Amino acid sequence: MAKSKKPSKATNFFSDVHEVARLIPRGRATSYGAIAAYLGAKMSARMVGWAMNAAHGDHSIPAHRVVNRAGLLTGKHHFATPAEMQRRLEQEGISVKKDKIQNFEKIFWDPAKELI
DNA sequence: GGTCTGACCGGCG
DNA sequence: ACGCCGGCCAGAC
Repeated sequence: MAKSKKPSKATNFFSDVHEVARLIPRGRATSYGAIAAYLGAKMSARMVGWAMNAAHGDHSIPAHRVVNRAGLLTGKHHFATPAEMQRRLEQEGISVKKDKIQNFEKIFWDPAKELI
């Protein structure tokens, strides 16, 4: 029961988001809402994106594999270069057209389904 | 210590 | 069919 509360200020939410994002397999992509729902806060999808902001500097977190539900690279502007996000996705075999992932539902990776 | 914003989502007119 | 608005949680000033 008493799980040792993390002395750290970092909330589990951020850590969780970072961890899930890191579990995203190569060549796949997921949405902020999917991660939020997996964490039990589908209504707080905004925070997921915000958590990604904290992921900056941590190259272990493939934030480029996280897009909005429409498959649009909404957060590409937050990368070192807006083209880097698309380039990374294409490098993994994901087709991106006009900042939008093609066959998004096909490569969609749902943590709640893939992860138990 | 209070206020605002933020890489979203879903519903309504 | 399209556009607008509110809601949610947490961090930063």
